[in-house]
Amino acid sequence: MDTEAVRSFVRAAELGQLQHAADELGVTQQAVSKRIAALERELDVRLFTRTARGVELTLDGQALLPHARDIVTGVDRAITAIRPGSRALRIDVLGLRSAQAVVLHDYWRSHPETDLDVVTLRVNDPRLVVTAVQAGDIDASFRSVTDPATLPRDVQMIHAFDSPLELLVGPRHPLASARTLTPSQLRRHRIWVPGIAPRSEWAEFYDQLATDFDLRIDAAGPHFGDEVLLDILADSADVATLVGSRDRYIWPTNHDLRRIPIVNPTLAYPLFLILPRANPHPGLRAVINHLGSLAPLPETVWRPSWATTAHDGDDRPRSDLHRRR
Amino acid sequence: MDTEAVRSFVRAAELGQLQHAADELGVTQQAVSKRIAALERELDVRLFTRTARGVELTLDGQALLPHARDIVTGVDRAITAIRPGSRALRIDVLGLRSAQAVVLHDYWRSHPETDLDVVTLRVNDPRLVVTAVQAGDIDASFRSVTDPATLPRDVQMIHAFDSPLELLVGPRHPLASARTLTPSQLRRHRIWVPGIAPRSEWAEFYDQLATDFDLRIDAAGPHFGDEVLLDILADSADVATLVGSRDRYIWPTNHDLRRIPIVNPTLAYPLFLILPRANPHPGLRAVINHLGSLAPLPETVWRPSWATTAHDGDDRPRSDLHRRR
DNA sequence: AGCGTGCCCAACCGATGGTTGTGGCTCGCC
DNA sequence: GGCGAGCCACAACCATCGGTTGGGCACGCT
Repeated sequence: MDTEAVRSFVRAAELGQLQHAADELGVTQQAVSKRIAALERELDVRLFTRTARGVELTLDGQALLPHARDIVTGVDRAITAIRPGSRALRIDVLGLRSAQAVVLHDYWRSHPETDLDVVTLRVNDPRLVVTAVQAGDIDASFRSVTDPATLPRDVQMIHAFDSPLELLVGPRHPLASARTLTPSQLRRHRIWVPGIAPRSEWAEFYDQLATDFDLRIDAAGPHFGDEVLLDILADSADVATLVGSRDRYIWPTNHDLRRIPIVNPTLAYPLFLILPRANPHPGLRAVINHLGSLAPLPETVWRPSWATTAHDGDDRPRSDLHRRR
Repeated sequence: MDTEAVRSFVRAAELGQLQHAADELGVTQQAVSKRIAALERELDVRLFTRTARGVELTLDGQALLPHARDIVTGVDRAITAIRPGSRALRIDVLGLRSAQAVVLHDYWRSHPETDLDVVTLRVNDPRLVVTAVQAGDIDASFRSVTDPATLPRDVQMIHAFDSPLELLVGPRHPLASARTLTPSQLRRHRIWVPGIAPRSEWAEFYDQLATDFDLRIDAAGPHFGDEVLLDILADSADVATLVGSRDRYIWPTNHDLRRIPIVNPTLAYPLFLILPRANPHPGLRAVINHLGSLAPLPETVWRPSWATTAHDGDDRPRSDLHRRR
């Protein structure tokens, strides 16, 4: 099926004449006629009844029309999504089921007219991410550069939101029945966080966390998939892991696992947005406003060192960037 | 853009290998390769990075993928909508902004997975509608046959729901400030209902209505469009019209018009569903159940004569067909 | 090094989709 | 009723496309 034929069908149905549709589409009337005929042959139905005044939809044509419109708008959206120059807003996240993606999905549900594409750079090195932002391959990235001195002049990093951590344990774990936990209560329990790339921002985060609260965090070893991790947690009496409280999609509930909030202090994994300093994508402003409207964290919060230094990269106070609409 | 190319792109992205996508689609790997290359040429971007193990999406490919999925599902829906034999549920309504269409739209919004097509037979003669139902061109029709004796044996007509009438007047009309009206209060006011085909069910309805309540209903003359009618109503101090209370879409509010409910008795225009007696479309049952769950009318209701005689065409009581789920 | 795998390129060929030109049909008008 | 206008379909022609087969290159594995 040729989408130009579908487009011709839609316009012909709306205008009532192949001739007008042809004029509008910049082809001859005969071309439109052949396109329609090809559609009719492919679908094995008659789409129009030909009259002296033009064409009129048959029942099958009426049934097809809304779907044809869907196809045409889908094609248009696809083109705008990747058109070089003025393409749709494109934001990089670490994973499609991460807290960042959930927040973006929330944003898109409240602004469904936005042409927003969520992608994942398949690289771990933050410098490559910064390069991608500089080059305009992506409009923004939910990543962190732990050393702000490495940021080039034309790229800024602003605080997006914090993701509070929760403990995820199976039913046989000694902490399974707690309603909340403090970090010191985790001491001497084995916490296993697989799939952390060495020297990544997450490795740095867990390193500081283990040091500050004297915890046993095992962040080495490969990650064999969420399902494997969940199976191990569900069976084990002494292994726990940490997950972001917004990562709703990651952890299906069919393993009888417990999510236990950690408080006093709340452990906040800070998420930043890396974006070009000059001429950011026009749609980005609304996303940043949405980030500012997220529920704030309670008073007592622990953050890693790089979240406490200034990162906003401009002279305006943070409340300006995060202002509510 | 060729939708088969889009489909190939989606499958290749999901499977990670052109070869597998080609096997699945029943073409050679080279064909898929050329399809992808054609897409890339048309969109002027690279969609995959070719590796030794297969292919991997680029950023542009990632951005395109969800839109490509939309296109593919749109095409599939379009095909199922008109595939002879097992096509989507197809229901005929009088107009796309009529109460029937509104009710169907409500149904579809609560069951968005239903493949439902709303069409309009461009005929006035109810016998042609019955023929279309018999032939299977449509699965059901929201029309009425005022004389049930004319229904063939293999077609039935069941009561769908009632549409209460409201008076629509401009601000200068003497009844404009009434909260509600009774039919007798309409006596001697001029009621203009344009666009009623002679001897149609609507003509019959207004005829009975005028006789039973001694009203002045002018149902003759052509209809020059809703906008013209609204303009006339807004300016006139003595012309009113009747509209169905569910016909929300028809009457935009920018003319400062008043909708006044009519009560004691409520004037109910009854809507029926004409459908084949044997082997109706499987999706039709759920629609009928939805009709039964609509808010019922108050006690005192006036209906035309044909709504009071039995039309259901089977021996079951009406409450069975209209049972709530 | 040899092999398997997976992709691209080249050559070929029938089908497709565009064009121009023409004909048939219906409708409105004189 | 004849006639022109408007609109769509058909025919002929041609460039392009989209499929096939065959071959080659790059990469990873043993």
